[in-house]
Parts: sequence; C-alpha cells; structure tokens
Amino acid sequence: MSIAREEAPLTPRQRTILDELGRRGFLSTADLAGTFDVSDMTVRRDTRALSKLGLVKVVHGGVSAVEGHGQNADFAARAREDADAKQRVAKACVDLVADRDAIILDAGTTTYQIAQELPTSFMGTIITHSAPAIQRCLQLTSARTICLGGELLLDSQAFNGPMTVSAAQGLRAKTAFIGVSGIHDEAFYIERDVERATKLALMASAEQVVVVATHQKMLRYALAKLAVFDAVDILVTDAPPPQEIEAALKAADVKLIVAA
Amino acid sequence: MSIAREEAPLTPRQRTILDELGRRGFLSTADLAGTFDVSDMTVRRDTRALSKLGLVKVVHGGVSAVEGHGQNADFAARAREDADAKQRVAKACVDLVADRDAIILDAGTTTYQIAQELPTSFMGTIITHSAPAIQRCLQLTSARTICLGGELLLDSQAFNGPMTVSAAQGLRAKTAFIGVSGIHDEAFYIERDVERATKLALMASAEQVVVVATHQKMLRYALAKLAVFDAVDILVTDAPPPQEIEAALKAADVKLIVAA
DNA sequence: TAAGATTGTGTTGGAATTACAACACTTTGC
DNA sequence: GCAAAGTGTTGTAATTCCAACACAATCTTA
Repeated sequence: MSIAREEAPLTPRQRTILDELGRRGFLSTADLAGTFDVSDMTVRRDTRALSKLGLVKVVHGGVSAVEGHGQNADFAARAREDADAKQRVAKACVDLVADRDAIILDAGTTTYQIAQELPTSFMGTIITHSAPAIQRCLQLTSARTICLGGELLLDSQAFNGPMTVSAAQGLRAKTAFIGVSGIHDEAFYIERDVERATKLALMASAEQVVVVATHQKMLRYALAKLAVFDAVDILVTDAPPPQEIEAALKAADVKLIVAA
Repeated sequence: MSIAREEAPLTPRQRTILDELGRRGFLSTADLAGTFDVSDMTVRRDTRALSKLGLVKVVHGGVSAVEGHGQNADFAARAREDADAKQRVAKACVDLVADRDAIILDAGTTTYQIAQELPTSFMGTIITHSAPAIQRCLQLTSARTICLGGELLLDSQAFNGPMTVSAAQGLRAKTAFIGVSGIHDEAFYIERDVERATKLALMASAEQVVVVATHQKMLRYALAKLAVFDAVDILVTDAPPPQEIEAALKAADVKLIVAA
C-alpha cells in the first residue's frame, strides 16, 4: 500500500503480456491467443490498447517490445550511430585477445561491441562495469565474468563510484579496452568527469591499455581530460587519423591499428 | 586472429541480423529488406538459413530472437514456473516498501519479480547482485541502483564471491528480500553453498529481513542450511503454510504474510 | 427489482499483408 | 567459358488483420 501504482487501466492479461514481452521481445498473436485461451481478436484488442499507451509495438503477426523505456533508449540509439565503424573497431580488438586472456571492458557503446563480437566459445575472463556488456556475458558459457559493482549511472549504463574503483584496484588483467569521447592535443578526453577515476583504475589494472575510438572522435575535445598518450599502448580506430594525431601517437610510442 | 570463430558459414548480413536481434528481440521482414536494400525474398532466405541453424525463430512477418542461448534459458524457464504465485508474493513485498526506502534484492526468480513489480516511479535505492534485477533497474529512472560486484554465476545469474560479500558489508538498507529454496525444521535452506556467505551478508546489512518463498518451498530441504527462523523478521508466501511451520514461525516471532 | 448502459468477448466475411516455389538474371571464381 | 552461389521477379497460396455485428456478464439507475 505504500507505493502508488500509476498503471491503473491495465487488465491482468495485459500486464502478463507486457511481462512476457520484457523477457522474450516478441510474442505472436496466435501464441498469445493459445496461452490465454481467448480469440485472436481479443489478443489484438489487448495489444492495440498497449500500443496506444506506447508500451509495445504492434507488428504484423504479433507484438514486439518497444525499446523506448527509460534511459535505455539513449544507449541503444547511441549504439546504432556509426554502428559499422564501431563493429570494425570491435572486431580488430577481438583480434588482440587470446583465448585465456583476462580482459577489461570499459563502459560505452564501442566497448559493448567488443563484448558482442567475442565468440561464444571465449574461455577467458571478462572484467567490466558495463551493464549491457554483462548482459552479453550471460551468453558466454565458457567465459568467466567479473562485475565491478557500484552505483548505476543511467546514461552510460555502467556502475561507477568509489566501489567501482576499489573493486578494480583489486584485480589484474592482460588488456584493458577503454572508450573515450575525444582525442586532441596528445590526450584523450571523456564526457563525464565522474568516470575519470574509474577509467584510470581500469587502466592501472591492466598490463596493456587499448583505447578504442571511431574516427568521429578525432580532433574533438570533451569535458574532462582522461590521460595523455603516454599512458596508452594501442589505439584502435576505423580510419587513418589526421596527421598531427598520427605524429603525436608515434612520438608517444602508441601503436596505431586502423580496422579495415 | 587469436580466437577461432566457430560461426563459419554466416554472411555479414546474417551476422548483422543476429546482432540487431540480440538487441531488439524482433525484426520484420520488410524492415530488414529496407535496411539492407534487398528484396523480401533475400531476407527470407537469410532468416530461414539462420532458423535452420537454430539461431532465430521465423514467425509470420519477420524473425524473433530465440531464448535458448546460454544458461539464460534456464533462468527464464524457472521464472515462468509458478509465475502466478511469484507475482502475488512480489506484489505483497512491494507493499512493504515505502518510496524513499533502501532495499536489498537477493538473486532468484521470486526476488526478480519484486524488481518487476516495483513501479517505475520508485524513488528509493535498490541494492542487488542479480543481473536480471539490474536489467530491470535500467527502467527505473527515479531510483538509485547499487550493484554488488563479483563473479557472475550463470545458473543464478547473479554475482557472488568475496567481492560481493565485502561490497554488501559496506552498505546499509532498510529491508532485505531474500530468496530460499526450502523451508523445514525451523530453518531456511538454499541450493548453492557458494551463495550462503552472500545471503548472510545481505541479511546483516538490513534492518529488516524478509524471506520470500512460494508454497512449493514448504517442507522441502535443499543442500545448504542458510539460517534459522530467528534470523528473519518476515516471511512472505502465497498460501497458508503447514501447521508445523506456522507454529515454528510464531515461536520464532516471524511475521507471516500470505499474499492474496 | 428490473431495465438500460457498459464492458468484455466471440464470430464472420472480405481486405491487406506476407510466404513461397519456380524461373531468370547477375556476379564470382576457377 | 562454365559452374556455383546469390539475388530479383512473378503469380499463387496461406496467413493475418479488422470492421461490424451478436452475445454474455457486470454495473447503474430508476
């Protein structure tokens, strides 16, 4: 009784549909009619009502979950931007990983693609504070996944704060894949200052630090300075960077990998 | 080059379809045809090939993600068992929560239902080590979510181990909702011994300990003994328990809540 | 209490959408 | 130049959608 429930006009059947949809992503009209033992028409009326409330998307043959819930939509939308470039970068990163390695995955959409590109047979260890990456790790039955806890930030969909930092400090990995928002003046920049401590802790816990950044990040500043080039071993991107950056990378002895 | 990719005979387009499907759950044939700028027939040939490999499910109108990947299916299947009972228990638990409370959610399908039943307007704090619960928390834009890190166990889909325990010890909440596998002889039992330390730490960090258990758990043993009745304040279930349990609960001063 | 209104549901037929087999065309590699 | 693989097109079959109407259960109101 303590909490007011805002979803007043939903029948039990509609709530069940929403619930299942959250788990399955798609439900066919015929299946639903069978499950509830009602006619197709009744199911259609339910789904149409839910669709009118923006809770589901009606498609030919059934209903599909709508991804526009909470901050969740932002991340999904960002993941789709330059998806090709991110995928190419991610594939090149996976090529840097051997089968028993322990790797660290930072938050962000590009690093998330690395998790997606990891083969399901991967037998190493994944250390991450990214909620979407963990979701992906549930599919990797041979891998070991270690989550760095902390407070959930909705915009980055990752855990952060002192808990995350201290959890990272207790671990050691071979390679850390770090995402950045901008590259300029021999340094890497990030959007959220609160993530700085976490990223630095991740970098300190790995033998080898790999920064991933699509070409859109080149010659761009962002709010906070993360680290200078010297702190990084490899930069993986999807197009040859501007000359000034390439020269600075070479001067700082950062290996450059341009994904095909 | 380091990792062998087992999915050999997949075209780039098919891989992209799989990839998107992992995020969206459903894709319509027409949409896919538009996205790749190919004919419906070509898309259908792709989806049929993927379906033959068991990677997707073809439905009238498009393709749907198949949930039989990884251990993931187990949890989803268990969540569906006695779903009604779990939902009733979960609703009763939500009624114990006030809007600014900090609550602890243990791993398990019943506690997961609590996360599902929490209104999206909930403005308190959720502390959990359950991956599905965290997934749900991404929708709760007003709440604060704290993840207890640790090693991911695929069968319980939760984080566990020393990291989890020490993370829990540093926190304090009003109510902890704990799942159990059996109730017998004035004690609560659980399936996995490794979870014992985590559950005890969660219980120690809350003012009030609530155990959730559907009636199927009554008079059942499980592998490990978690705690005696005295360590718990409230038991929420969905049907009146056997007399011997009810008497023992009363003797141990455990409040019994039977959800309607 | 009875009549009327409201809500939820099932049925029907035709309209709209999708599926699929068969064939023709283009590209690729040898 | 030929075989193989991939793709587009066409017409037809199968499925789904939906508006309209009929029926039952519940709730209102006189």
